[in-house]
Amino acid sequence: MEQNQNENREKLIACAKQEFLEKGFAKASLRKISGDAGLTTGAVYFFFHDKEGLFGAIVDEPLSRIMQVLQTHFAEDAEEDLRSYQHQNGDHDAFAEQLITAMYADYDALIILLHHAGGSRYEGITERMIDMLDAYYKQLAARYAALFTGKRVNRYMLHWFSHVQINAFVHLLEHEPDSEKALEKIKPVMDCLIEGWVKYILEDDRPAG
Amino acid sequence: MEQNQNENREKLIACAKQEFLEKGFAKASLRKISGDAGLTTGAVYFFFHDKEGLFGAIVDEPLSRIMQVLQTHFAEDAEEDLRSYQHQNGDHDAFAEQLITAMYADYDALIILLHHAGGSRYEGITERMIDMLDAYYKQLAARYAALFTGKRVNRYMLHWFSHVQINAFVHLLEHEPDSEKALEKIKPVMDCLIEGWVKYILEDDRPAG
Amino acid sequence: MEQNQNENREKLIACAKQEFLEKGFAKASLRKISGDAGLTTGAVYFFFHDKEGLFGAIVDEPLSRIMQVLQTHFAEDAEEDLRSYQHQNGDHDAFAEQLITAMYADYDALIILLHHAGGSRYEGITERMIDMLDAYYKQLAARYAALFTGKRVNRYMLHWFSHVQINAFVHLLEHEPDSEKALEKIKPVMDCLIEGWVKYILEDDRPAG
Amino acid sequence: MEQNQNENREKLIACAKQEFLEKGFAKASLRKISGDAGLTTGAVYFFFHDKEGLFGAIVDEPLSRIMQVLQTHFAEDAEEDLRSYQHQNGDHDAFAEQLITAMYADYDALIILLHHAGGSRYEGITERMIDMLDAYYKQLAARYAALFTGKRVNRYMLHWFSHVQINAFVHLLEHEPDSEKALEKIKPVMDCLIEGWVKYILEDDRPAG
DNA sequence: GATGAATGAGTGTTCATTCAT
DNA sequence: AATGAATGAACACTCATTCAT
Repeated sequence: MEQNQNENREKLIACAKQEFLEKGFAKASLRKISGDAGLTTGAVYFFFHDKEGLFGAIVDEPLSRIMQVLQTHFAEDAEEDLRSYQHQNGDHDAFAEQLITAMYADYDALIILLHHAGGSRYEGITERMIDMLDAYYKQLAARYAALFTGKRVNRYMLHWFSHVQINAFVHLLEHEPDSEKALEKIKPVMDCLIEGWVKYILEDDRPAG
Repeated sequence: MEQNQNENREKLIACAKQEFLEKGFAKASLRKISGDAGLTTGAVYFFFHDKEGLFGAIVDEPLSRIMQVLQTHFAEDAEEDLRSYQHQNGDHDAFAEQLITAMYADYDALIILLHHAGGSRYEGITERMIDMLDAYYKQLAARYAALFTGKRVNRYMLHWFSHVQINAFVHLLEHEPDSEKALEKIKPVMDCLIEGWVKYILEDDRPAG
Repeated sequence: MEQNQNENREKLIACAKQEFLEKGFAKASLRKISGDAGLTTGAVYFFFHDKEGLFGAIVDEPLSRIMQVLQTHFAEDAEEDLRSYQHQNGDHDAFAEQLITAMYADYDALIILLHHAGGSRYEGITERMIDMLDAYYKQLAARYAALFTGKRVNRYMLHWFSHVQINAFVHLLEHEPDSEKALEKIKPVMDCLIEGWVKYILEDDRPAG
Repeated sequence: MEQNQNENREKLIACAKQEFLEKGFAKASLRKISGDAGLTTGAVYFFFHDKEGLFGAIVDEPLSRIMQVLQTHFAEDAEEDLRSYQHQNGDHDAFAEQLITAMYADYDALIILLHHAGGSRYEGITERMIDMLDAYYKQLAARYAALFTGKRVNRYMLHWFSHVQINAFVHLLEHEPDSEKALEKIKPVMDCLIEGWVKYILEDDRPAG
């Protein structure tokens, strides 16, 4: 009865998505989920071991798809010519497109991961992504600063740009459910951020007060 | 024993801050809070009527201080000369300073309000602030667009800027506990945002695809 | 400040009547009562010692007024000529009038006593009255039975008549708030009951199955 | 272990009957009930969903048995020849027998329903039955009044007879636990009530003062 | 004469989890 | 593969009552 097994597994996942969207991880009720699926809580424990396992079954794949895109981007980008950073629109566009594709592949799951993970092990995932981006930018910015004398990296601005960049995509996801329109909308945002990054990431190299 | 009365009330508030910071509104336990304060749950109900009342006792004053600053800012700003918007640094600095002062007056309370209000009536307060700012920017941007022909407001960018601006302060609060340093750090952020706003808030007035 | 004392005492009693009427003794809240009176629970304890004391302050006087009427009636009636029991309308009318006057002197209090005493020491007061009446009728019926041969008292009917008679007045109180109209309405009820009593209180004196 | 399942369910119901009899619905403690049954409160929620569900499990079936008898009686009786109403003893006896059978099928449950339902959705069930009977008698009495000139229905007496009739059975249940003896005891009561109804339900058709 | 503070025991209810079957 | 039964700990909240002041 392989079909039946998967059917019930999928039914549980579908109902769980609904419930997690409505109540968030912590307040979601396994009884409600399994009841909606025509099953009992025991079924959840059979398929997913526990509540977090069920959450992971929804959220793990979308998450790793995104992590993949980010890491690939970091690897490629490392070799860029920084003097023309801002003008390599093609690269940035390709990155944005890949990220958006990854994000919109399972829309609900990503909304759940980013906004309804409170209480689960995935809580704070956005911050962890920001930290990854921050680490990458730190090294990029160091190379950038080396091109100028009398300039140094503004650590706070660096982190803030990572924050804003990640959240630009999160914000997009929330406000534009259609992935093609999302791609259009993110363009000026990306342009604005790149321009800002280039201009504001460095500060005069005077001793801090 | 007036002292004693206030002592216990304040003790409850102090322990509640701790608990709300750790667990958030929804998962915070009144028994833990009152136990930590050396009292019983009944004491909470005597002083604050219920869980939300206790939360409000922590969070209401900081919140209204901030609302005050925002509304004052909106009122003043309405008369600005838009042609020199970007260069009126004094105004923006004053606004930032007032806002930061308001925000840092009760640091923990604001962190709780912004990040640990889930389940309370204050949930989504950041979004409500963004909507306020968005409404204000909408009208400002309309006046701005009227100065140019062939340009119109990009609604998405407008909302995104509101989002980023509010979150710039939230981000600051999270990452810089010292209010004076916070004021230094927010400056380039504000500059960057104003420059971006002026440049990216309008788009070419072609019919949308 | 004697005036003030009594004022507050009366205010408490008035608010307590309201609350007992709405919720009954058990579910009534002293906090609600004293709050409505502009006082605190402590005031209740000062004036009435405890919740039952407050209830008693409302209910004791009306109760003893009624007890008085009943006992007087029992005493007088003991000497009646049973052969003309049914036709002494004047006596029955006078009794009904006295009882109704006593009952309607503090309408709300009596409603509370009879219908909202659950949980208090007064719970089952109606049954206690019925038992009093039953005891009286028992002796009356014995004398009545002695007038006939081959007849004996039907104990069950005897008790049932006591029950119905008491409840006739309770029913009246519930359904007719005006004491004059009540007196009119009770007349045919009394006639019917007396007629029934005379006819059904005795049964043939055969050994019971 | 089907036995075990039902065993615990039945044990809960048995202990609940005890507790409801002693304390009434409102003051009964689920913890006491489940404790007495050797279980935890959760078991109550598994079997009965909530406190009212447990109460309903005890009381619903007896109640509907009685409602059935009443409604059947109303339907049949509607065609009676009113001129001989009083003398159709067979009909009244059959009705009384059916009602008593229904009432005594689950003695404790009915006592609980009639006397210990305060706070539950069944509170006031006796009054609702009286109103049903009253509605039925209203139409019966109208047909009866049409047989006489110069007579009209006394609304108060009509309602009072409904009240007394229903309470005759309630009283019986309270005072006679044996159903066969109950049937004997109710007979003179029924006779008395029918005789009274016929004689006192109409009054002279003079304008009311 | 009355308050304000606080208690302690209690309430119904919810939940993730376990486990024999 | 999944159920049905049951747990145990937790929860917010209510209440009559006490008592120093």
